[in-house]
Amino acid sequence: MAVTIKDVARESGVNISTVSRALNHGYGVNEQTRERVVAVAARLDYRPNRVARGLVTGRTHSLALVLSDIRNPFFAELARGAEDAARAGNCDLVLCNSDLDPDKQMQYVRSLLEKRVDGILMNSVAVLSREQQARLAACGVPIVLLNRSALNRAFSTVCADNETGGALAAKYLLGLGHRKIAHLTGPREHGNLSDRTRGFISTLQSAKDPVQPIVLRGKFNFSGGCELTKQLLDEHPDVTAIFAGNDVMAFGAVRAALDRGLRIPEDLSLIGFDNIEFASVIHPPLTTIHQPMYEMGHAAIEILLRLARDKNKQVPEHRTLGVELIERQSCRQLSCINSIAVNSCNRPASC
Amino acid sequence: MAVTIKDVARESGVNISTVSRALNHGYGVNEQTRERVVAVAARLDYRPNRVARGLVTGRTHSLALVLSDIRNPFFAELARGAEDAARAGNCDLVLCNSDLDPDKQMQYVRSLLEKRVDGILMNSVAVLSREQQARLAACGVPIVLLNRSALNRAFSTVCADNETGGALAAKYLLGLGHRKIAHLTGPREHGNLSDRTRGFISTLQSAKDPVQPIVLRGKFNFSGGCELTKQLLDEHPDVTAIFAGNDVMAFGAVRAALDRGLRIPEDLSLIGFDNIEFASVIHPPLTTIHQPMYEMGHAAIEILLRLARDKNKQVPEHRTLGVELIERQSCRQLSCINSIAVNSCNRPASC
DNA sequence: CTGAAAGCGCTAACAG
DNA sequence: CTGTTAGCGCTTTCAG
Repeated sequence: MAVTIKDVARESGVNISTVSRALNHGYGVNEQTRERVVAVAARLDYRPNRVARGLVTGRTHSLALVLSDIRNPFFAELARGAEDAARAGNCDLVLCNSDLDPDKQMQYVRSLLEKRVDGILMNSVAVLSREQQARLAACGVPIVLLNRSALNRAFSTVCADNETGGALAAKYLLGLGHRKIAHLTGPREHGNLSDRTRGFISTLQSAKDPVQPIVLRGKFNFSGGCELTKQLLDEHPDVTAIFAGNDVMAFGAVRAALDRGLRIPEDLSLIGFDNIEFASVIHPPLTTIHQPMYEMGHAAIEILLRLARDKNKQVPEHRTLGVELIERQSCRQLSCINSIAVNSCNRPASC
Repeated sequence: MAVTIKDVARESGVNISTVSRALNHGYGVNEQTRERVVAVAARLDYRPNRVARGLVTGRTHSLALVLSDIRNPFFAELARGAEDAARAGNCDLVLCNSDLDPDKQMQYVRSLLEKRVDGILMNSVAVLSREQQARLAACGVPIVLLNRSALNRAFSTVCADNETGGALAAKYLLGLGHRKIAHLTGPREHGNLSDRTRGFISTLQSAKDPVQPIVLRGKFNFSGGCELTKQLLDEHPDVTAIFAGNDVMAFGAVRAALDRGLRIPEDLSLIGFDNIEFASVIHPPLTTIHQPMYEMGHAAIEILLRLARDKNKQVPEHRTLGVELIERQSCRQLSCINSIAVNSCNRPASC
């Protein structure tokens, strides 16, 4: 059996409450006895039982992270930021993979509530019904969502400035002289993606010489990017640039372009979104919009910690983090005039 | 305040122990009362407090996963397997990023023990001192290690058959006719990597026409792969094939080769290890040894669950999972004779 | 089949 | 400054 506070008390000749005080904060206890208790605790290798402590204090010092799939590098980065912040706040992090399945998601939440976690960071509740969202909001535990939820401002939120990100991509492609532009993205319901789409389209349309992009929607993963690109190249062989809703779709686009014998950026310019690690590793290195994923996870947990601390003032907090264009080598200047000067690709542009 | 078992008892006119029985297993309680209790619990939206339960049962239904960094796709895959297995066993998973820092690692373990997790899955204790390992082994909580620990058979272990993997790589390169072969890997202390190295070298040496590979050691990440490859190309410009200790190093090798104006596989064949997702995405798609990461995480948690169940028979279990060569397009046949037949690369070999 | 009671290990008033 | 006491919410004997 593990050594308990009683053992330490007996061994150091004091009452258990004195041990508790000595080990927890130290005030209201004689310096001599405190030292003695600490020494005995160390000698016995005493490990306070946090479960028992949690039962009386009502705080478990556990936070939860519910996301779709940790294998998505985006979420891995986010998880790391979250875990670091949790650790800094002396909490640990329970990982839950929901696969965006609403039932699985609610099941996780139920289980987490029973475990009495101090707060939950959720990837997305966009897929939840109105009623499920209401239940979440009323569950009594602070929740931070990872994208702006138009439906329910009861939750705190953290998100990247997706709309500005879309706008940055549009400005960049316009600046390079592109006019036949396509955008590959996911379903309309996906809040983050549609914000990007909105910023992208509105910027293209409000240019001095307005451009109407071709928008294709499908699965927002590798194979989706691949398929949509093939479809695009079939229907619109004259496009010169693609804005993919995320980097993984962009990777799919690279693959599709290769399969069709097209070179990037010589024959087709490509810009992604997210700036996941492998964006810089693939060939050609992908120009993309950097989303501060680590910082988002970190910020979300910080909000959660604050919310968990002051159980009373539960005013939701909303934070939007800035994005940034990372210029690599997957886009080229369209007009031949100064292509060599601008195009930073090793290989000369083929025009 | 949350609704407790007392509320349910009062509301259904029975004693709390009856509620407990009715909700937990149901035997030893009248069917009528059971139904009534269940109905009341549902109506009140009663959520049993698992913390209180854990205090009396001694089991928290929490497991922990200590790894170096979740952002490494290898560990993300592993974590997913672990989480799925934990969920299937009705446990949840606490995520800890140790960065392979021994102190951080021990700090995590200490914290997890205080939280009374039912078991710990650890990435590696290779970096721990003898004394730290001994303390771990005696901590009273089941621990499964993710690679074979030569030092201490007190732990259960799960690992891939790294040695066979190295041998597969060697056979493959020999079969393609390579003779000037290099191997890039990490420090000798890294158990997994050195097993791969051993299998690789011994197979090369025991060929009918023995080959002595050039072995370079350095950081086992992207930049390490990059730097080692540059060094290699400087010192041995005549190498025709590289076996990288892991895929991320192989990616670094790709980058270095490109920087030197070499094409893969035309000028240099490359084989990796791990088969992380992006191995199939980069250009050229990387031939590599598949390590069943998801299954390893899954298997490790299954062992942990079993160990947590029978607190008495704590006999450690060791499982080695098979690896497999995934042939893609980063290696080519050396002799010109049948290069087109064997080399599956889109582009014809340049000889 | 059900209730009463003890207690898991700890914290936090409240006395002294 | 220290000890006594009353729980936190639940499970689990032990009686009835």
